[in-house]
Amino acid sequence: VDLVREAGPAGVTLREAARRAGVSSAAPYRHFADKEALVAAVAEEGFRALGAAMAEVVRKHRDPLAQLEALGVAYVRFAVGHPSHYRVMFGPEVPDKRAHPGLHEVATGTFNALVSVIAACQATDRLRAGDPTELAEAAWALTHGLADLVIDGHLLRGRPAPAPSDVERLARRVVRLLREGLESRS
Amino acid sequence: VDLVREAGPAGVTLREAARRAGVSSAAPYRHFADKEALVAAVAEEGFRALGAAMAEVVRKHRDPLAQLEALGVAYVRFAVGHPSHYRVMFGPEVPDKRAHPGLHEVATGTFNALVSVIAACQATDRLRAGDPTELAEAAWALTHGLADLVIDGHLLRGRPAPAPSDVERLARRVVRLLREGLESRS
DNA sequence: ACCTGAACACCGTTCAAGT
DNA sequence: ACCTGAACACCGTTCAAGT
Repeated sequence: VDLVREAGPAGVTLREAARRAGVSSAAPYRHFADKEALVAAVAEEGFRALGAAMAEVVRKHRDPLAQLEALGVAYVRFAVGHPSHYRVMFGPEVPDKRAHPGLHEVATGTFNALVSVIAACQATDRLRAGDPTELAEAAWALTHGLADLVIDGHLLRGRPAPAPSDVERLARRVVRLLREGLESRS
Repeated sequence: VDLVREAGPAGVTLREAARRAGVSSAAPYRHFADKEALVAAVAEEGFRALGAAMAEVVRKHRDPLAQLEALGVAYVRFAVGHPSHYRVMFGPEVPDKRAHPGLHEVATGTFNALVSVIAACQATDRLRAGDPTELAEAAWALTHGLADLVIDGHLLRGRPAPAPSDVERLARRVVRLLREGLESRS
């Protein structure tokens, strides 16, 4: 986890991890099947932190629609705040998360938390009816894309570190646009 | 370009490229400053192909709102159809596109094409007023996120190759949700 | 059970040297 | 101008051998 923060996704290396543990280059193979398994463990840790941030947001707001909007902003904030970690969570280093049960489970759980909030919005007639999973997919795609584009420097080009307030404003604006698309038509 | 298609982003290697060109491992350094420059050239080629696909879509539809929706679907279709290429276009291998003028220019041009279509929608009162660039950012984030999640196997988990018709349906549904958020309020 | 040391087949990159 | 050959400092991974 330190490695990915300090050296980026490309800097995560079995040999360097072993070095930091004060152990030989072959030792990691007693604990991880291969490099992908190591990276999967780092990604899992990232999803756990993201899940905690999201739970915190849900706890902080009572109105489900406010929760939904805050979730979107928090998601982007997390990604931009931990770009390397976020990259590892979604990058090609772990081509299929289902090969790593722990990772797959926590990633699925994160998504399900979003689905729940959306369902709560529907229950109070704040969002249109329909499969909440489908609405959640759209919401996830939007925030994920936003996060990725910011991390990549396509949005908010004041690279390398856009101000948190700018991120917040952008996220709030974009999330609101989608929310209006999801609202129950009056 | 062949390499990225056959071996994925991780398979793009200066030495292998040299091998395919029937040339020594050091020869590429006469043509590219380093590996990043090589990858940037591949990414640029990808943006050019994406731009061509988008121009084709615009040509095919007269109504700007129809163009916008078709652009979203075409974007996702391109990404899912050329996942490795797409990854290289947005991945961490090229950390800052501005370091590669050709790449930066064609990427910017692609985005501007989207802005134009959105402005056309606004001109005919089909979309809400406001900075078209800001609406384009939201639209881009949505389709980019959708593409990324599908490529990563988070959506349409019938991996590794989701049926084109499923991609189409998903993209159309999600794009429509955002479009309704962007519409001029009646 | 956990680790080491050495080895193998790869990288990206540099640099003198060739034509 | 373009390329080669050899070298350097790195990888991931394996495997016999040690405790």
